[in-house]
Amino acid sequence: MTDASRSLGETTEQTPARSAGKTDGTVGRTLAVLDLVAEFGRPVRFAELLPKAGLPKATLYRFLQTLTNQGMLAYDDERQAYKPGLRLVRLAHAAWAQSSLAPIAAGYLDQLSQQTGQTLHLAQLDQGMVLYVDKRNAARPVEMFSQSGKVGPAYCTGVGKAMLAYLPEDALQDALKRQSFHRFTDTTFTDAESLRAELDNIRARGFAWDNEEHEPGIRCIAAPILSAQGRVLGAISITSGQNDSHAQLETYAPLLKETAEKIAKAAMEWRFPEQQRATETA
Amino acid sequence: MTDASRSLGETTEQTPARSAGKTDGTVGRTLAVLDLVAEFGRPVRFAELLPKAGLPKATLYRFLQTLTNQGMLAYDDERQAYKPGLRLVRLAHAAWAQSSLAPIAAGYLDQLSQQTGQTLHLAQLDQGMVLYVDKRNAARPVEMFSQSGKVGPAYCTGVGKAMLAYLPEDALQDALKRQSFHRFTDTTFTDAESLRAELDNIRARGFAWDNEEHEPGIRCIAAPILSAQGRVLGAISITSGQNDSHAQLETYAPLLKETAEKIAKAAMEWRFPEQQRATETA
DNA sequence: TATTTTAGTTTCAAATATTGGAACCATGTT
DNA sequence: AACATGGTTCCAATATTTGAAACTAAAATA
Repeated sequence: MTDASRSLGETTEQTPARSAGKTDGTVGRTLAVLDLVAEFGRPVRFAELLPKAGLPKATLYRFLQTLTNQGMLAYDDERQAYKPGLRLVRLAHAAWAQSSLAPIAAGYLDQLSQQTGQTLHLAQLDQGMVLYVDKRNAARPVEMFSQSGKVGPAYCTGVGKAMLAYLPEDALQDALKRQSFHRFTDTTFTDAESLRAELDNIRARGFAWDNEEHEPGIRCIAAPILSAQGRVLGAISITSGQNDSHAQLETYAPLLKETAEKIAKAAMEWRFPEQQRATETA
Repeated sequence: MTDASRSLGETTEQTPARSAGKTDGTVGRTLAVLDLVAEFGRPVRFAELLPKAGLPKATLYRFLQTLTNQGMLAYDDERQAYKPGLRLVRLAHAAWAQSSLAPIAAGYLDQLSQQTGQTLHLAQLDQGMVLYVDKRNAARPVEMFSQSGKVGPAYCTGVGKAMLAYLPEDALQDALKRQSFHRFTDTTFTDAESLRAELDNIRARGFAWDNEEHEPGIRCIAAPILSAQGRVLGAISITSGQNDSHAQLETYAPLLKETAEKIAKAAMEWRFPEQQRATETA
């Protein structure tokens, strides 16, 4: 455990540096298959995985077998296909509760939700991608997991750019390398150079815009959540309904930044939690 | 892939039969460590894990290393402790969306929530435990992940007993073996014998009661979600506020059963989903 | 400050699990 | 009936895992 990186309250969240190249033996190779299955977003058949996995038939077969035995995958008999298993849901509960900003930020998001009535997102950086860890909807009660856990591109979302803007140079380089720079709309930044210029603007302004760069008609403002030492912990955003103007969104900027700072402060104070919830049920 | 078991639309969700005894080699042993860390519910230090893991020092050390490299765990520098990593949240998103009943049941839960105004739970069976996959709160907007992904005992919860009651004998035996039968309250069933009698009653009645068996003051009624072939897919429950009487809850029974049947029907029809969501963001 | 303990990390040869080409089986197709 | 295609099993070669023990770092004690 040499070098460090991102995450909640100065946490060493993995070393993405070595994730390229290093396979971590059998375990790493098996988990890569798990990712592969998850990426499909639907049950996948053996034959579909085989070319993408880059593994010999017998090896892929054994890995899928193992993962299924372990409940990390589930096998759908009817479709004869593999899909991510429920064990992951159980494990993720613990991850979300302990390694994400969501539990800390929840109260502040509620507050901001009431104040603005707009759609809110809380995100963190994971492997150069934006990982949404919580959300408040404009209208009705929150859709759950369907949002939390979702990933998106960093280079063309408000929260993504807000976080990239405050990354130290080495981490930024690593993150930039992982961006696909696919052109979603005609305002999308499509190369590292122009994105870097944008990041300068973001730092100057203290918050980021998403100017329909990912989806037409979708704009938002986003602010980074920074630790006392300036480390990037995450970001929050306010997304406009179709009708809200750019100017309208801009009026939220102070409130947004203020909320981000409150969350940052709360995250820093989150020392020695001690509390151990009982298994409440029904 | 010989024998089959539980889950959504006749899915083979893992083979718990062999999970005892079988280790699935390095991968299985490593994932066991992941579970161990997750179970703690807080960041854990190496030394705390060592006795519980039952592995040689060097081996445990390497496993933790690998898991951290892989983002399945995160290492907290300050506390010098391991906790579940964000990669799990990403993976679980896929699992929840594809392998749980939640997306299918969501609409029906919303409806039931409106009709009753009560707290609702949607659960599935995983490794003999109750895994909550969705929830509707009585009052305010849903707390997210904090509920979904949570696990609880099967033998003393409404949803748990509702599911156990409809398990085929072999699966039931396996599940019973996994119950701790800890006495939470004085109505808790504390052995397999009396629980089996209770399960008979549940089958006769078509739904289950939780009569403060897990937590004092908490009662609920629960109905199983059964496939056309009678396989247990999951269960839903309505939990009473403190003030609601037993009789009051009972009036919901028909509605509850009806909803469970609707969900079952929807789950069975859920063939060839095709739909592939874009990476909506903000 | 010196000494001991505890906690965590690295080494290395032996033991073992992993590997993957190839054979095989089952199902569906022409 | 012959032939694909998709999936499963075998097995010897080999790379990986294994864990006792040595080691280092940091903390507790003297």
